[in-house]
Amino acid sequence: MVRTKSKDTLPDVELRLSTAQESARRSQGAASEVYKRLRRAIVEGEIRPNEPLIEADLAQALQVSRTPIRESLQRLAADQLITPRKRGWAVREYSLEEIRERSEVRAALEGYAARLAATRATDAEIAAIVAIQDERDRTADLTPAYRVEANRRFHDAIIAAARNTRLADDIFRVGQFYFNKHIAKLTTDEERRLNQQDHREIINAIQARDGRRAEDAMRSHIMQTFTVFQRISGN
Amino acid sequence: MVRTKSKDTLPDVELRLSTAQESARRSQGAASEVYKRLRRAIVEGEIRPNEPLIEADLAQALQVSRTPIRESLQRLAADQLITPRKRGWAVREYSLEEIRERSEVRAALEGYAARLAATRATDAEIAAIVAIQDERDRTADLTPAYRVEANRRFHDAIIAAARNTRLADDIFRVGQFYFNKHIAKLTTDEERRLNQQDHREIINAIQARDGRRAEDAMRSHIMQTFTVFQRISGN
DNA sequence: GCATGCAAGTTCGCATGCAAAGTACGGACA
DNA sequence: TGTCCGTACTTTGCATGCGAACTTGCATGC
Repeated sequence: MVRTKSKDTLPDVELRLSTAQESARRSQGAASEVYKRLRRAIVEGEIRPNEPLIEADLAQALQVSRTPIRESLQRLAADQLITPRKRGWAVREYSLEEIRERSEVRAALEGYAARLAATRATDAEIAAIVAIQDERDRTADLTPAYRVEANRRFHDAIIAAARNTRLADDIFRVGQFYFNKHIAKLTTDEERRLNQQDHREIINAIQARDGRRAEDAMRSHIMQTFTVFQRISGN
Repeated sequence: MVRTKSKDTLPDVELRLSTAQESARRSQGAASEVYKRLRRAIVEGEIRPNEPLIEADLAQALQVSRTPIRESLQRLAADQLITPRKRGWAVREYSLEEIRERSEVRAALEGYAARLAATRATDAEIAAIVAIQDERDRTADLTPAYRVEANRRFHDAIIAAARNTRLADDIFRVGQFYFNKHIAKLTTDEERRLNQQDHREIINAIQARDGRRAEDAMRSHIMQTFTVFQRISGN
């Protein structure tokens, strides 16, 4: 009997992968495609937390055998996106406490990246960062999706300027769960204003080549983002 | 034809795994055992960098089929211990540049851990950290293995006091390649003296509950360790 | 002597079979 | 009615088969 849940309509949208993850895998083949799809489905919330992942069902839905499914589940577990059950795997649920921990890790890593960027960025890279933020401020179309994208580009530009691919990969790993469009929809005007102000402070510090100030600004920006989470989940 | 390299004599010593990694996997079964053995063989240098890993050979050597071997290779790739070739996998080689990048990541993470420890550690935890270092200073038997162990315990105690399991896991991930007994053998007396001095400075800052100073001290300690690497590989 | 192309051998990616471990359900008994 | 237990079913872990992709090495021509 064929089981059809929502799984057989998984979207096949392209996923951004960190460079190391991309290069650490054969980037083509059935297993890789399965991995991208499952990852997308989990990150987007299509597969609910604690929902068990049945190998045979996924194989059926994605029209491959269980072997590439199993390989993908291994990768997802390494990404901490799924967690082992006595039997099989389930989508991982993140407690507020865990999000706090991850926020601290991100503050440590991305703060350090901002510090490095302040000393290592070329003038062109700084100009690019400023341009991204300027465009964000100029844009009228502030849909959640656009805000997520603009935010991501801002952070990515700083991380790139830090010139440390391992650091960039680890930031991607820990940060991949945050600020998606679902969250973006729930922010208040005041929070957005604070957010933009934070970005400007980071930019100012980098322009001044002040590593310590850039690091502090990035850290408090990230921990500020956590308080938004806290508000949203705490209501 | 059966190929017998050194692989069929892989040691089956217990491996310390980070909590998340341990819990992220079924901890029993053939695949898990294979993973531990291969990991050990790579970290210990039994399998040389760039040496290709042939699924069938490993299966033969470890007396399992290719399936658990393939699963283990996936995990090792996630750990960044092996890297994909056009065909198959090979043990990863670390350039000095990559070690520098990893050192920076470790400085960011473990520095932050030291900062958190300075504010969060209980008096008992601080006493434990001090006790570890006192014992190290008192011990006459300074074999490389002992020094590695004492160093690890010192760092672990601080990380534990930071009370952030995710941070601890990420530090383990990035730091697992450093300061093993091969490296410990190559350090100079002066480097060891500096090392112990660094540890004392970190302790002092934590005792003073000075997060910023603890963070700075830990960072410079870790980057100092990198310069030792540089010296060793640069000769 | 060197390059080029072809063929044989190697190794992998994926599919599938099977046994064992786990799970749920229904019936019997308190 | 509630609990305990056995049985049938589900789902996994591991083994293995097969076709395809890549590599290697030799032969042939320039």
